[in-house]
Amino acid sequence: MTEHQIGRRERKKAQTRKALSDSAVRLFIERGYDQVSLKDVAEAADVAVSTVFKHFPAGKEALIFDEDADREAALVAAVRERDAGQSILDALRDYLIAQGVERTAHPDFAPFLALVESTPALSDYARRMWRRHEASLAAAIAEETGASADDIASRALAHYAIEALFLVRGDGSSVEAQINTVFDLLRRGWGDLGK
Amino acid sequence: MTEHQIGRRERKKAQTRKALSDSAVRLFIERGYDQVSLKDVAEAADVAVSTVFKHFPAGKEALIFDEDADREAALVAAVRERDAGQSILDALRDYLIAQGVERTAHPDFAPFLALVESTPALSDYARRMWRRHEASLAAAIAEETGASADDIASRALAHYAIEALFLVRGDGSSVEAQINTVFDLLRRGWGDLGK
DNA sequence: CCGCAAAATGCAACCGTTACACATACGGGA
DNA sequence: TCCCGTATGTGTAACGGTTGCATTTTGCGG
Repeated sequence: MTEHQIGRRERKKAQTRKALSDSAVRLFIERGYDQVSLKDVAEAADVAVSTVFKHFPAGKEALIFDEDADREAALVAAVRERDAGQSILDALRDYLIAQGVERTAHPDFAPFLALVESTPALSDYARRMWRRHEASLAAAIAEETGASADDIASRALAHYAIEALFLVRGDGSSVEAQINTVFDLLRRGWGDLGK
Repeated sequence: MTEHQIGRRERKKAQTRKALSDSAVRLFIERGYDQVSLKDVAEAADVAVSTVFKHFPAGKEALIFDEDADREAALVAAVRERDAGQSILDALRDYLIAQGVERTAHPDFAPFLALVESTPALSDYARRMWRRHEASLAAAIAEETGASADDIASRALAHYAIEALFLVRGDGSSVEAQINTVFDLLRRGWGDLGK
């Protein structure tokens, strides 16, 4: 059996991938997303354009969203492995607040967030990334509450909870306060769910 | 003063536009959205590819969404000119139910709806069309309730109400019943709004 | 050292989109 | 009626994103 010792090979692969992602983020922030071509990114990372698609088959937008891997697992886990006595809704709220705060905490992320929010192609892509996991979350909620798999209340909660992340705006109160406000409203409707 | 008598000119323009839209719908349903190129549509309508962009600068997806014109006005009007004594939320619900039922009523629309729902590019586009009016709706709600223009509860309601349209699924109960279920949940949180 | 497979390359082609210069046909005023 | 301005349509060239493929390079294991 082949032990997965990481050799020069996989190291270089990860290295190339990181060079591409870093170059893309830097160039996008510098010149703006639409003003940077894949050729530019490839040259900045000193690889061929074809290589970009080998590493990021999802396309140009995916270049700067590297951490999508286990979002779905974490999302479902937040519901399934919530503290005893905590409602599904509160577990989701805490998870989403943690997600939202995590970004605004590191001040290095500010230009990155500004880039994503000011580029429709990127914010739409981010939305799609989250929505891809919506069905799994809805299924988890439905199962936890004993509802049928396509229960519309479960699907609505899954959708509305995730979309809460995109409702927060920089102006006004903090991320945590805004998410709390939304979930306070949601709780009145869905409060019964999950104990 | 030039009375806007419709002459041969505008008639031919509308004719070309309709030929394009009809050809697109037919071809997309026949072969699938991704298997039809703009060249195919242009040839089916017997025009040049350039002409397609003269009529539909928004691009390929817009070819089959011709009725976007006054959606925003209708949406805002549903809130602003609601019956006395009716809450904002109920007015929105009634409007959205009417929208949802209108489509499923005509059985001719069935393949069209199936096309949109089975093509990510199209359902995303439909979503974006609605979301484009979300800010106006949120502003109207905020003004009606006396909240500040960027009130997050108003923005959340505007967003969640519109998204209710995309939560309904063909299986299970009727469109009306599903939207009612969602709005019954929302009403517990936002019921105070708008009297 | 050799050969296999992964990684990277270069190339060609397609599609959606934009820009532009050109043709055509309609409409309104002289 | 004629003519001119202009809305509409055409053709072409170019660009960027994307895919496929044939080829070369490179690390890995025997």
